[in-house]
Amino acid sequence: MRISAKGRYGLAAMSYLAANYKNGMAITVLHISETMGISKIYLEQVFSLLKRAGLVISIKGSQGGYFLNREPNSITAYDVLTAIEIAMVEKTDSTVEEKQPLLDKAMQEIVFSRLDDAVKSCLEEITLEDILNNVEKQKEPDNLMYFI
Amino acid sequence: MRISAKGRYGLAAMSYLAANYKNGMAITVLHISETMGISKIYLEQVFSLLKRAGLVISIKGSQGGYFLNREPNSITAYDVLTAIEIAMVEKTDSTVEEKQPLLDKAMQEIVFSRLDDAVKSCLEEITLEDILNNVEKQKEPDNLMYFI
DNA sequence: ATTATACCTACTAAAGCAATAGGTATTTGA
DNA sequence: TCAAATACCTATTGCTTTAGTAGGTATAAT
Repeated sequence: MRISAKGRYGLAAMSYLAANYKNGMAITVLHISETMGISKIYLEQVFSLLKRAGLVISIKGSQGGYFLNREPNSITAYDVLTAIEIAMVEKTDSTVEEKQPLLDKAMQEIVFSRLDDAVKSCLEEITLEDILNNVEKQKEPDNLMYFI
Repeated sequence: MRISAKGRYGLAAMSYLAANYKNGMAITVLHISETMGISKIYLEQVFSLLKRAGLVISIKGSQGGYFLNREPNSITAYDVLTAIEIAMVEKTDSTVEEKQPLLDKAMQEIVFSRLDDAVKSCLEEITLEDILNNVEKQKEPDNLMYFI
């Protein structure tokens, strides 16, 4: 059970767009790929998914690029990751289903559905803004830690 | 992000052992593989992992087999799945880490650590007994649904 | 001694993931 | 109007993981 590189790249790229949300400039894939050290061509594919999900807006042509379609505090980690991964907790079609349908159904209901819900509600409570805030917090050397 | 077939097989097999926990008989891999419709040789590998994790006890030789090492209500879905999958929320080593260490750290702390915790606490609350109870519930056609 | 089992290591095939390649379409600006 | 910069598209390659197979050895019961 893992978050793919694509998922990480997507989150990182969206965070970067979020950090530049206010100045209203379009950010290019090339720029992000260089800043992050990610392959440009691969990152393009990630943006294709983000766009399809309506999370970003694109401008073609010279001086074009991407920006967020919504405010950073209204885009969640769940939004980003579901745009990129096929599903959060994915089904493998199990052989068990055929011979032990009751058990298979029980596992689905008691384990996998609940897991799916837990993952969803966890990730839905995390916004791009939360990520940025943490980055800023790390930048301050004179933070609350001093008082402990 | 998916639960592998191995994970499902493991949960199903452990549930089967749980269902036969009281009669104290050793259950063979062959028996489970036939009951569930799973490849025997593959299921053996699953049991190897379950044994390594101390979740089952084995008896070699003729009339041998497996049984649970603890009571069904004290073995959780988390126990079983972590015994089989490498980790619940697995890290991919990201390129982002090198060029954007603060962002990478923020993502880890704000997203992935929390996700890991959420998955863990969800699965830790589910026992084999819970799964069996649901199977039994499905068997009763005269259940509480009638009163709704 | 035979049979039934756990247990072990190596191998194969298929699927999914990460990354690359080589374009076309569109917009800006010189 | 042309060149540059960009998004956007499809196909391909190589790698890693997963699912499943093969062929054994060790051990215990009958």
